[in-house]
Amino acid sequence: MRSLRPAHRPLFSSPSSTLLFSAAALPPSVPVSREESEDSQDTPLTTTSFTTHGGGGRVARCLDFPLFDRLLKTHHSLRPLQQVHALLATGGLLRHPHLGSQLILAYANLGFLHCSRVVFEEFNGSNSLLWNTMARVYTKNGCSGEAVELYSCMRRGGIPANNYTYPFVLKACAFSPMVSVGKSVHCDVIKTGFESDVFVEAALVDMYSKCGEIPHGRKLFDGMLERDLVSWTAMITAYEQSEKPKESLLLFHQMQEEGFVADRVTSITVASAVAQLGDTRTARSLHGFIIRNSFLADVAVGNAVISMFAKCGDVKLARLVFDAMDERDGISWNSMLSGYAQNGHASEALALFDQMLFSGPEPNPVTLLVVVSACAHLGSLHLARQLHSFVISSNMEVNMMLWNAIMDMYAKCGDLDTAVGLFSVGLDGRRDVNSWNVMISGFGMHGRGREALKLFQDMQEEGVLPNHITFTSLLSACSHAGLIQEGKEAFNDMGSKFMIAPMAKHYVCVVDMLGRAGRLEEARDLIAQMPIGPNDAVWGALLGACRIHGNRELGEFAAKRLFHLEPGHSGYYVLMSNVYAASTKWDEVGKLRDTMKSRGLRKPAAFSVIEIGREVHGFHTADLCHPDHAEIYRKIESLVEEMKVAGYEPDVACVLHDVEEEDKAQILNLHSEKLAVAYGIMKVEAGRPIQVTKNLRICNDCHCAFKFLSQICGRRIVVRDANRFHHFSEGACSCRDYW
DNA sequence: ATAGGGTTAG
Repeated sequence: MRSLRPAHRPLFSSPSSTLLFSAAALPPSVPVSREESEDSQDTPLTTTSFTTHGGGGRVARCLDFPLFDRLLKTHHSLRPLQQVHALLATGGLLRHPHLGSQLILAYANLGFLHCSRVVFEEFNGSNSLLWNTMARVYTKNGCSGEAVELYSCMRRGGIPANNYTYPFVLKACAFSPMVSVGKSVHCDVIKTGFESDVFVEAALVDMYSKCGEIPHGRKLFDGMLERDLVSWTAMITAYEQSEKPKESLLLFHQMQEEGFVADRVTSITVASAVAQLGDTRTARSLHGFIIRNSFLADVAVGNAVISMFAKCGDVKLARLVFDAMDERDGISWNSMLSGYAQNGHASEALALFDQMLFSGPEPNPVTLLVVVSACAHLGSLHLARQLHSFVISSNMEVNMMLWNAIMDMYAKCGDLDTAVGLFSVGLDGRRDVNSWNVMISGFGMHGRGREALKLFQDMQEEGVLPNHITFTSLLSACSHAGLIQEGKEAFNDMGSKFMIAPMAKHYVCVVDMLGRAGRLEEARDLIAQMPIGPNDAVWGALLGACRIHGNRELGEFAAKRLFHLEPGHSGYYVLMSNVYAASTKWDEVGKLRDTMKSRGLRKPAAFSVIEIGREVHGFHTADLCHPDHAEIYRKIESLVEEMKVAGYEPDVACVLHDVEEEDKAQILNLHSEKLAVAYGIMKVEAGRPIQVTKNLRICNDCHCAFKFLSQICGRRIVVRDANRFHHFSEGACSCRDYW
């Protein structure tokens, strides 16, 4: 416990000449005589010393209360403030609680809490104002422990706590959080009779909620005789923060029924609740309310609305709000950027980031985190390197999260070596679980399952405890590499050794792993044994396996459940129609196509991207938009002829339409990934690898063709598809045709 | 002379 007696060492080593007479910031009218201050040269500047020395009185006649009040209310830097402090002390005016409190606040505003504390101790009175101010300062600066300690000193010293004291202390308990302290403060509140003060009650409700005891807070809230907007908002926020958006909105409506009108703060909280709910209609109606009350002029409200729309999937509206803002801060930009990223609009995010660099605020680590993950999604290695060097040159403080995101970005943009390099260096030599997770999943998506397993072992040897994400990455790595036995062991260890209950996503990986390996019955049985009910992704994994192995019956079994669980997900219809097409059930293919049409669903268009230098070239199937398309098509034809000589045969089974065989071969040649790779062969410097990113799964025929091409052209071809990377080299693929 | 509720991120 820190002593509350006056500090033995004064704040200033020599209170006389140096400080008082270099007082450039003091108004010229302030008369201070040299003799006055030299009187006190050898005496520490404490309240006691100046009450015994008569000299202070003469100064006090000149330096009166209103002057200091004004002086303290103007913004100072530390030096002038110290001079004001010295003058106050010499004048004995520090004993005036109001001025003491102002001085404490002034120091705190400059971030010099220890100076605030010195003032407080110099004062050393029993006036609650000073104690309250000190507690307020601690709380505001996140020093909850000190605030609570001060409060307990207050109690022991018999200083009466009042209706102002409790909110400060309770806020400190809420911040840290300290329930047991909070509860004892609650007892004091009752003992001292402040339990029906609206301010104190709101603080109590907030404290309990932030300590995770929402029912307790709710009980208090329900028992309140008088509630105001703040207490309602505290309770609404409690539900919002604990991810119970429905309860939050219910309370919001009840509040409105009782005649309260939400203000800006309430709107922000409610917007966040709506964002969690993800319902566009509710979002629009709240937006209307906010507009009617002209709250959008407030940047924070605008920011909350942007992220609300973004989380409801309505990026266009989010952008509209963003564009309409008079004033934007860093959060506005970050919210919009992450809105794009969350909704898969990676290139929009990157374009907006460009604009931010040009005309917006300085990007911070959160900005980069969002942009880096957008780049990872996009798969542009060129951009990845630009972003990385931006981070390095900007001197921003790189945290572990951003560091991990950068490694992930490199892995997803095809440069696993750089990711490994970063990982082995670590961020100031440090790594966390997620660093390991990123690398395990990185190796996994590049088909290097053994190395993923090795990392998993290393991680345990270093004493890093794996989490559920680790196992998702590891199981998916096993699945991609066909390491069935190892995958099954990992899945078993997860529950028994690491006490992590398998979640749906883990089952998805294992079903995928078994299914890919052709063990369809085993996969089906695993689903049947799931303690948690199977979700759509689990059935989707099974259906995907049925597509690979042409199992129509089991496919229908899975599809039936999928169409029921996720009737609006086009991918599942496409998968099932692939199964039908493979067994030439063209009438069934047609029926599924009609179902999709009637539900307004469309198969996402295939799209492949290749970067050449700073240029990005995108291709759709049979694309005629590219300026060089004629040349590209001629190139493909000549390449196909060369490949045929080497033994390539078009895999017409990949064409999922019922057309003539000759046409099928034509269609195959126009696949987006072939266009992109052919263009790469034309334009990328000889010997350099060709890297293509496709939004869907690579097709079988293209996969086969690229193996031949890598041989014929003597260069590496890297394709990132929707699932993983394929590295083609010398006639073989890194996936060893297991994908 | 002093107070309670707030937005972005894996």
